[in-house]
Amino acid sequence: MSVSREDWVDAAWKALGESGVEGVRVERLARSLNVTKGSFYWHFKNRQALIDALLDRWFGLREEDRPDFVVSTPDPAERLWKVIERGITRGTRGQAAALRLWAQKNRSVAERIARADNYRRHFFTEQFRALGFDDSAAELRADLYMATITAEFLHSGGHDERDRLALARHKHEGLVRPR
Amino acid sequence: MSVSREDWVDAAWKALGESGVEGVRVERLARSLNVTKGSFYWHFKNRQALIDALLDRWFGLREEDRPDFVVSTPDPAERLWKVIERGITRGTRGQAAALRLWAQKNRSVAERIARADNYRRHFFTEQFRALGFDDSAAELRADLYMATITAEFLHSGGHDERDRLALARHKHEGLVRPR
DNA sequence: CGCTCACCATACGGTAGCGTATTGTCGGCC
DNA sequence: GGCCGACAATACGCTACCGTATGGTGAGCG
Repeated sequence: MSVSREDWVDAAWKALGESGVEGVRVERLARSLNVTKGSFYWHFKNRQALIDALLDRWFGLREEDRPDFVVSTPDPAERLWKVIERGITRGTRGQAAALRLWAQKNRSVAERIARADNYRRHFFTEQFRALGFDDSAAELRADLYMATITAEFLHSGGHDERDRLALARHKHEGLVRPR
Repeated sequence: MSVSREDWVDAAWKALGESGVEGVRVERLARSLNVTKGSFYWHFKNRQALIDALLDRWFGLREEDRPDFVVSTPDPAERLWKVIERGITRGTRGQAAALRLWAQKNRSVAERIARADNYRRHFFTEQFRALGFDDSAAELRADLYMATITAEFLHSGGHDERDRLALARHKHEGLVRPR
């Protein structure tokens, strides 16, 4: 019945996706974990430390940051697809929305997101260039791909995962195919 | 020094964009309005009534719902652009993120968003068809336009309004131009 | 002048949450 | 067996917040 630090972060992650940062409350989490907050303050200095752990988890999720990504996935189009696919199957829509909202208040969160987004846009541009598009076309398509991914990660409901993958695949094909 | 019901909704709207639904607290708003909550409970039954008013405000903002929109803006491409432009200049990014997050917990909010999104997608498809694209191409472009708009409305920072308009215009041109 | 009504302040009881301090439990180890 | 270290429970003071109840104020009007 012992609760680990990771268990706390997991629970907080879930709460983040449901109610945002304002919704991660240590006593609520304690109840959901069937312990008291005595446990929490053993594992964490305070609530802020948990919040920080959530940020770290979020930014550790990016496919394109992994050093072996380009090697293990040699086809540029496939690399693009993998980023979008992982975003869909991972089920982090609530967390994505929470992050965007959070960034509204918190300068440093906004900057981290902006940096990561810029990097991603740059990465996408590279892939489209590798697919044979010239600079200008590659940038436009990278922008559209960015938009697709951002919107997809935030889509609020209606379809199940299979449908969403099919729809995303459709857009992917539309953008990857040369004109 | 009298505070109207609209003043309360305005303040709540701002709070929504900064901290989400969980962040609209009547006593906080009261302090920011330099009154006490005595005023609030005069204008509203309870906190939920304020929350409901926020939802109504959000869904009242859509360009394409206005009955005279098609008449007053005869060019389909211009109609598309107006939707995106209004979204940028209106400065509702925080609220958009808050809504998406909110939908994560609240079924009826999710459904309202889904309905509005579906309608918008349909509207976009119509415009692209009017621009001469066949059904399949119109749908793909409408999807990409949707993604652009969703992502743009949620973009977390970095650029100022002028830059964002220019970037959006660029994507707009890329999607509206026939291949 | 006094009444009404719109609007706001004040005070209250109740819940939820943060963080701290203190004590309890239980497995492993000498 | 006795101790220690990891982890958890309990209790406490403090703040923020919800909703209610009740009293105050000032403008307009007869």
